Amino acid sequence: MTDTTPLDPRQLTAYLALKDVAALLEHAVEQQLKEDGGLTTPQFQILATLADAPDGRRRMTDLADGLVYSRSGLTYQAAQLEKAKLVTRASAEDDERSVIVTLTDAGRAVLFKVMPGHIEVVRRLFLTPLGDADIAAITDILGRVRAQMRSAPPRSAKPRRTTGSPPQRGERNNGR
Amino acid sequence: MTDTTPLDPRQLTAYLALKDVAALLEHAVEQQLKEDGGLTTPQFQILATLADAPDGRRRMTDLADGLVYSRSGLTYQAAQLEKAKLVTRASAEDDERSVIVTLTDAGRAVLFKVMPGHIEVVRRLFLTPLGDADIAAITDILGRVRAQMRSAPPRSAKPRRTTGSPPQRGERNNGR
DNA sequence: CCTACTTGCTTCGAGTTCGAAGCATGCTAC
DNA sequence: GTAGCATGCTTCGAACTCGAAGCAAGTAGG
Repeated sequence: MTDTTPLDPRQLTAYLALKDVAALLEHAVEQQLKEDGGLTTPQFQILATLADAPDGRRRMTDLADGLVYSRSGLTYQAAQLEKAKLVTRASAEDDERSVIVTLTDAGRAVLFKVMPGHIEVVRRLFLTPLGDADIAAITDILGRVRAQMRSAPPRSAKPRRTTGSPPQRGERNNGR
Repeated sequence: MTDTTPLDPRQLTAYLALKDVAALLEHAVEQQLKEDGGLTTPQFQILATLADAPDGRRRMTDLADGLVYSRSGLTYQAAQLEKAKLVTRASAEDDERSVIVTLTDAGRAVLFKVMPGHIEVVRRLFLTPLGDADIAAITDILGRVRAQMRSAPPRSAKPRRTTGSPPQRGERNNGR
């Protein structure tokens, strides 16, 4: 039986601080992206991921692996980006099922237009009060947490409802 | 990342680690709340905020101040919660405009049902790999960041829109 | 008490999200 | 080969989100 006694106040405080900072930062970034480039956060993430790739191209699946989002959401946003000419979609030659998304020049341009503001926000809100030691500490600690999350079992089999046992999907996502 | 302007790699890494951890944690919590109590994150936040209040009652406005959400979203979720009998709504006696939301016994029960799992998730994913010193470091560092965010100017004067200048709302806060 | 403004909440429409179901294509083993 | 399963993406419906507009109830000033 896992421990379910209440969290001690210090742990709780740390947890709340994390949530708080993440929420505020996310909100600010979202705002900035919309103002500077008419992008939503997911769209920005897609474009940025593409820009990282060798030729600005990636399969939908590979894109999905780097994002924290549902598959269908990705399809939707890819369609939006295509409509806006920031991206093209074409099926792969070696595998008809795969769709290759490619960053267009316009897409790259939007990204360039948006990046400075993005960096400015991150710096202003997040980095300003931090020294090198803080940065190192954050990276170390959160790095460990991240590793933990990726390895932790997905909150195990629930006895609960469903009569038969549906094959339990893998519980998804994320990588990066 | 295709950076056009710097953010040295270490800073970037720290930033990405934060986003990553926050996203993964949020996702896991969301999952847990749904499984254990059929709640969404916003609903849980509302119930938890109410549970904190003296008599389990709060005005809509006061609730809103503690959450990171739009006003209309709050109305929507309050309606959902009322439909599920976890909460009641009634207009205040002293001010007909105000709506007082009150936690019902059923609401409190759901909250109790859900809390252990919530705590278990936070502990398993977030706290496990952290020692006291780490907790203290996180709290200190993120606390400073949070203070910075709350004091930083809201990304400058985005000059006018149409007529008059809309008086800049307070910009988030959050609390609990 | 009228007019005009403010405050508190809800309604509305548009856009976005998710998970389940659908549909091809590709693969493997008999 | 070819049946049966796996893989990759899209479509679908329902739910949730936001900001703008709407509507009462309260507050001032004359």
